[in-house]
Amino acid sequence: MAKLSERKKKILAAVIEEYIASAEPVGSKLLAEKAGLHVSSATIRSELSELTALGYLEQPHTSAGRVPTVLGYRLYVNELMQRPDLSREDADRINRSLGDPAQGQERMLDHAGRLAADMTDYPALTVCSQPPDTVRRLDLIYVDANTFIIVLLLGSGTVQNKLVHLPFSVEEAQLRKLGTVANANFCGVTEAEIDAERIRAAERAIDDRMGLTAVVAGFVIEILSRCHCARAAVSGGAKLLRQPEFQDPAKAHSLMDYLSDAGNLSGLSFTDAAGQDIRVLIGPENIAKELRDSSVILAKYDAGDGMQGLIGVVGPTRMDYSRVAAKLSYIAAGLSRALADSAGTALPGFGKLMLTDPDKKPGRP
Amino acid sequence: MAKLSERKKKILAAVIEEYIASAEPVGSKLLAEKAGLHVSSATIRSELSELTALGYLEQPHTSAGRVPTVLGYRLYVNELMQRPDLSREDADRINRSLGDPAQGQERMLDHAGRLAADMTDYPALTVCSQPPDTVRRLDLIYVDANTFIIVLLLGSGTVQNKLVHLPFSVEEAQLRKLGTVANANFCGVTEAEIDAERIRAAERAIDDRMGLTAVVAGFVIEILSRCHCARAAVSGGAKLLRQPEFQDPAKAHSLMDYLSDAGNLSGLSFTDAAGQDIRVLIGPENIAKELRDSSVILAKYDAGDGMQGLIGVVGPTRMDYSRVAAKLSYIAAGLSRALADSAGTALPGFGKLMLTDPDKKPGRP
DNA sequence: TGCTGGCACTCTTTTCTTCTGAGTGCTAAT
DNA sequence: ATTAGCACTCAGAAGAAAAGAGTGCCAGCA
Repeated sequence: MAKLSERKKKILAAVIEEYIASAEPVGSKLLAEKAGLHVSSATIRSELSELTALGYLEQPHTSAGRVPTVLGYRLYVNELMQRPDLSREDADRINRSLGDPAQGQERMLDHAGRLAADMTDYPALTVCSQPPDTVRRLDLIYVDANTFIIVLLLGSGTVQNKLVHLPFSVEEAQLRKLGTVANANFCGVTEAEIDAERIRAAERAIDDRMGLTAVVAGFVIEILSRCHCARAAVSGGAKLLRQPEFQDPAKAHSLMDYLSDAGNLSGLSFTDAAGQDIRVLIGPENIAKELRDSSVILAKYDAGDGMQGLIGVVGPTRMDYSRVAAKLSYIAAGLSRALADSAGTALPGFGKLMLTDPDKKPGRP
Repeated sequence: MAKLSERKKKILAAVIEEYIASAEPVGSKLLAEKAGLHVSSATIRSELSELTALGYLEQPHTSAGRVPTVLGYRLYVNELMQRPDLSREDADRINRSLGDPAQGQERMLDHAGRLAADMTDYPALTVCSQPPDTVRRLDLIYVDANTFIIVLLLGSGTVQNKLVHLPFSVEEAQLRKLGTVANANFCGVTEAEIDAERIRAAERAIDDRMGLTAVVAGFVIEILSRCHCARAAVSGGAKLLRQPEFQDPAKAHSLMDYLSDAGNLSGLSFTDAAGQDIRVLIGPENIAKELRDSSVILAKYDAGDGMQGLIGVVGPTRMDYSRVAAKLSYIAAGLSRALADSAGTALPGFGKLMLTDPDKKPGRP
């Protein structure tokens, strides 16, 4: 790929920025006035025609202005565009919005997604991958003769539980034994390692003839398998309809349908964001055919404990890459920070209580 | 409101059904052929013009066919339409889809919502109100010196938990004491009753100077307050775009935006479904202005323990009321059944295990 | 050699006009 | 009461013409 002259670059950038703003093919005259280089429209015309020959621009039809190609966008994103600084208000808004860490990870992600959608005016998606988890510790709480609770503390620090009703009765002592054995057998191992073999071993160890061990094992397996698949969510899907390229309901429908199935996103987008902090996928660079006419911008965030996730937006290829990238990376950073805070936070719930009764605040002296 | 002749009713019903199917104004000629009464189009024309005068129909313009008014739809829904029986496949599909109760309430609702959206081709909404809940039992699980888990068993049977990290250390014995006191003070009471007074009393009882009691209380309050507000969700929002009345992106956008904010729905729709099993809100009968041009059909379901919820769909006023009502009420019934099952189910997790290893199945002989 | 103004040409978009057809309301006859 | 017939209305389709935006190319100028 031959190096472009400075002027060509400047013109290309101007075309793209203009097109992003107006959604209409850009002509030489407009560029001559706006692009800041003091040459005539004829000169620009010849430059445009060369850029077109090189594949960075194209014409919808002979007598129309130029529109960026995917190659053009790519060059723009890689080399030409400069990330603008966030405005004071935007930065404030993000900080304020992600400021309160006392909400739990899921809510937080949801919140960040909405924020991203609102601030960029594109639908936002959040993906949170989880590495295969293990049980760190398992407790059985006796409720009554027919009922107990299983509580799992996972390696990642989250806690899961389930209330179990039995069609027969169990004694507390028996449950305690079960708990010990289950801890010994099901902790620290991956989902795959909990096989029938292991379960039977545990069963024999406490002479369990009623399948209690299997219940516990079943729950452990269910939880481990649920955790390790990535969770994805989309907010603000309706925002697509604002974009001129989605005025055609059929197009909008197909993309929105695709987005509304969270499963589609969880797998796909994650592998795409290998190295960088922010990743831009333009049009056909997307693997999913539903996204071939759109672009996706993804920012990586850190969810603590080595877990990481993505927050991003989907829009037409004519997307305001620089603005969105700036906002997303700021949001991702904020999210990482907030999640780190919330994981290590001491005395959660404190804030809320003080709110209820600020004067007589309980707590340490 | 004067009683309509049988023939007028038949014609009105025919107009509405035809309009529902075609989305286009219905003319006298078509009716003469299809409506099954053996009269000429001229006769029908005069009937139509009377129905128009009575306010059941209207004309978009002089030389167009007739379109139902809200009044017309209302009469149709109240008196004219007959709920068709579900086709065998549809009934099967619903039963199969809601058959597996081992998923947890939230997933189940979500699942039912998707099902409703898929089967009706309109966006579906689910609302689940919860009566104020109380803690039935509270456990604190000691993990290590700086960490413990709070487990709440609620009156409704759900279990909630939280992992707490402390900036100082606690002994196991101390935690046990705390558990006892917390059980004594925070169980069986509503959120409002857990005030600073009560918390301080508990604190004094175990000489808690580190605010541990407050942490536990904070969590209890958080959970109780979270449970008691209704949860709402929408699935298949994109399906709106298939309806001709939402070809205009602006219209679609405003409604979809409204729907995507779950808060809007939770409050509103619930109060509307007082008596009946199924409730139809046509156009301006909706309170929310965003729904004034649309209709909502709601079916009530029973979530066990006196809790109840709504499942419904949103669509244009030109909605296939009878078909949708039939499906929704079947789904609602199935959902009630499934939720009842899942609450009382014995040995959850069993099925899964057997699937993994059908030969060497563990369990009771 | 690089830039510019000028000009003919192309093609979309807009606007205006005309035409068509579905559907009505009325009337007179059965 | 019902029907056939007929004149009338009006939205939407189809077509023609005009407008406009932008290009490519060329000849002249620094």
